[in-house]
Amino acid sequence: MAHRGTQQRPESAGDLDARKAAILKAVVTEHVDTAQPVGSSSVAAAAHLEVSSATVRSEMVALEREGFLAQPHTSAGRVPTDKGYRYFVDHLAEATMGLAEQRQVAEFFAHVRGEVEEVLAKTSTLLSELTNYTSVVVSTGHAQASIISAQLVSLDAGHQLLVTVFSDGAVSKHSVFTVYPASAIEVAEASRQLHALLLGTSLETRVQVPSRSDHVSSLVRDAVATLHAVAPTVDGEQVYIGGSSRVAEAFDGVETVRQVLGILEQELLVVSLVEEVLKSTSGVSIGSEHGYESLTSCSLIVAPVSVEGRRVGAVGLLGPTRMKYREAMAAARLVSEQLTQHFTGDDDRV
Amino acid sequence: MAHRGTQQRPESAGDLDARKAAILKAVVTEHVDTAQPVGSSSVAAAAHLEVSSATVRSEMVALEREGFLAQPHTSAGRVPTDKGYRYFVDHLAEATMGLAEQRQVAEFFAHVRGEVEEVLAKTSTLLSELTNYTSVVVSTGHAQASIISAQLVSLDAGHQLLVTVFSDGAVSKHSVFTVYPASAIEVAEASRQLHALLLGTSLETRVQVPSRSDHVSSLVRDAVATLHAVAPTVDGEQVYIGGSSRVAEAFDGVETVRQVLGILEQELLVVSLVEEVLKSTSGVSIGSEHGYESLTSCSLIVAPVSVEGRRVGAVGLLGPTRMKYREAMAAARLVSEQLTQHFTGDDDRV
DNA sequence: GTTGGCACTCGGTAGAATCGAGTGCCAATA
DNA sequence: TATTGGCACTCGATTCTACCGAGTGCCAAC
Repeated sequence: MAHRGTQQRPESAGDLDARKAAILKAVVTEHVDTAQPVGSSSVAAAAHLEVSSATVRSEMVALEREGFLAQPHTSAGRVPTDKGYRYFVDHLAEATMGLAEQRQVAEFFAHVRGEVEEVLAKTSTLLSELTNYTSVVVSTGHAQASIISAQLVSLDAGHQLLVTVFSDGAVSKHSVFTVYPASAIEVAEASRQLHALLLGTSLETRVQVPSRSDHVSSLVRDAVATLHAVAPTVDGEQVYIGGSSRVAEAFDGVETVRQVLGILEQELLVVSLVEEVLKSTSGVSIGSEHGYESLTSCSLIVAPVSVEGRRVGAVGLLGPTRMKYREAMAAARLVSEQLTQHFTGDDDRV
Repeated sequence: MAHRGTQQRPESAGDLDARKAAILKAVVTEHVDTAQPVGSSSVAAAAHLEVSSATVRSEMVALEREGFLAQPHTSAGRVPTDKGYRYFVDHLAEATMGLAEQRQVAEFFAHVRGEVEEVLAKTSTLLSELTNYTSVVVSTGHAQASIISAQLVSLDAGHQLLVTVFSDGAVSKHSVFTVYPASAIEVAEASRQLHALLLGTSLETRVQVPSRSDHVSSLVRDAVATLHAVAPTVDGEQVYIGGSSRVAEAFDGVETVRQVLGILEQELLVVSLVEEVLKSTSGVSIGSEHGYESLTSCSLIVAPVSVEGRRVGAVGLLGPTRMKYREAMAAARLVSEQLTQHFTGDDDRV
C-alpha cells in the first residue's frame, strides 16, 4: 500500500528523512502510551534530536501535510494517522519483547501437553495474557490431509456414526441415518468397506462408491456423501479467541466494543480477515486498511504457523490502532514460531 | 432465599398485598423499559388501580422499607432492588413470548441438522438473537455414557491416537506416545485389545489392564491410563456462548462489560454458575444472589435440557438485573424444551 | 535552517444559576 | 381510617459563563 520512495529524494511521497522519522516515532510512541495528542515540546524532549520545539513544530506541519499525522483540532497536539502507524510498523518498529515475556512463552511451550485443539486454545490464552490484547488463533481445515482411518459405529439401529481420522491427527464424526434398521453385521461390513474406500484419500478426492442398492451399499454411499458434503464446511477452520474481555479495555466507546465483539463472533469473517492480512508482507493491518467499517479503530497483527513448510494456521492479535506494535508483533512472531516448532517437533520426538 | 409468607398476613415479611404487588410490578416493568427511576405518578397512570399518586407514594415508602424498592437519591423515583426483582419473577412474571419468536424457534428446530455440538452452538446463537441477551448453552460431560467403540490409530511410529466413541454419540481422541516405534501389527493388536477392554465401560469404570511388559500390553496400559486421566477433565462440560457482543449493549459501564466478559471466558466458572442456578427452584439468579462480586449487576436465567429424564445440559441467558424476565424466561424454557425434545426424538426417528 | 518570542485558539474544567421531576408531609375529605 | 390534593423542598441534571493553559502558527532574529 505505502509506496517506498528511494533514499535520494527524502521528501518524496513515501519516505521520510531521519529527523521526520524520529519525530513520527516519538509521536507514535508517546501517543500509544498516553492516548493523548502529543505536542511539539514533549517530542523535542523525548526524541533526543537536539532541536527546539519550534523546529519540531514545522516538521510536524510537513508530516501532517504528507498524511502521517493529524490534529484533532487546532491548538491540540498531533495524533498518528493510519498511514503514520503504517510507516511506524514498516520502518521504525523493530519487534522486541521483555525477557519476562520471552521466558513465559518458553515456559509455556516446555510444558504444554494435549491434543492440538487444547494446545491452540491455551496458546490463544497465552498470547492474550502476554500482550493484554485479544488474541485469535486459527487452524486451517484438514482438506488436504489424507484419511488414515474410517469407521462406522452404530448408535442405534437407524443411527450410525462415521468416525474419520486424518493424517494430521484430526478426528471428525458424522451422523448417518438409515430409514431401515441396520443390523450389526451390516454396519460392520459397511464400516469395513468405508475404511477400504476412504483410506488414503482426502476430502477433495472423488471416491468410487458401490452402485448396488443393498443395505450395506447404500449405507456406504450415504456415509461417503455425508462426509464429503458436510466435513469441508463444518470441520474446516477452527477459531480460538482469547481474552475477548480485553476488547473492553482497548476501546473506549461502548459502541465500538459492541461492534468489535460482533465481528469476533463471526468465525468465518475472522478467518477471512486473518487470511487476508497474512498475505500482506508486514502481517499487520492498520485501521481502515482492512475493509471493515466497524474495525477502523482496530489493528490486526498476524503470524503464520506452519508444519513442514505447509501453512496450517495462524496466530493474531487484535488491538486498537493505538496499540503497542513492537511488543505485539514480537509476541505474535515468537508464539507462531514456537507453535510451528512445537508441531513439527512433537511428531518425531516423545 | 425469599421466604414465602402465608396469604393471611399480607403485611408479613415475604408477601405483598395485591396493590403493593401491582405497584411493584409497574415499577419493575417501567424501569426495565426506560432504565430510569420511576416516579409515583407514572406508576399511578400505568398500573390501572384507581388511586392517586399520593397513595402510590405512601405505598412506595412501605415497599422501600421492606426492601423491594430503593431510591437512588432523595428526590428521585424508585428502582427495584434485587429482592424486588426476585418477587417479580416469583409472583408477578408469568413467562410469555411473542408469536414471531415462537415461530422462529419452531422454524429453527424444524430445520436444524448436524451433530450435537453444531446444534448446541446454533441454539446458543438462536437464543441470543431471540432475546438480545448473551446466551449460554452447557452440555454436561459424558462421564456416565458407556464406550461403544475404542480404536487405536497410528499417526506415526511413536504416536498413536486413541479414538473413543460413547453411547451418547460423543467422540474423543487422545494421543498416546510410545518411546519405541510401534509396528502396524502391534498397534492393530493393541487396538483390538482396547476395544474389547473398554467396550461397555464408562470413564468411571475401573478396567483390568494387562500387566505384562511387552510392547502391546504397555501400549494398551498407556492408552487406558491416558483416557482415564485426561478425558474426564478435558472432554467434560462444553460451553457455547452466543452473542457475547450483547454484553456491551446490556451494561453501560465499560468496566462492567469487561468484568462480565471476563467471567464468560472462564468456562469452568460458567458451568458451575449454571449448575448452581439450576438447583434453585425458579431457575433465575438475580444480582447478588449468585456469589460473584463482578456479576452483581447481572441476572442469569437457566433451564435444563434432558434426554430420557437424565440432565444432559442447560441453556441460559445472561442479562442485566434490569432485564426482560418474562420474555427471557419464556425463551429459555421454550428452547430448553425443544432441545430436550429434539434430542429425545432424533434418536428414534430419521 | 533554526530558534525564541508571542499572539491566538479552543477544548476542558470549575462554578453559578436554573430547571424540574419527584418526594415527604399535612390538612381536608369521604 | 384510608385517600387525596396541595405545597414546600430536595437534589441531580442541564446550561451558561468565565477562565485556564497546552499547544499552535507565525515571524523576526540569529
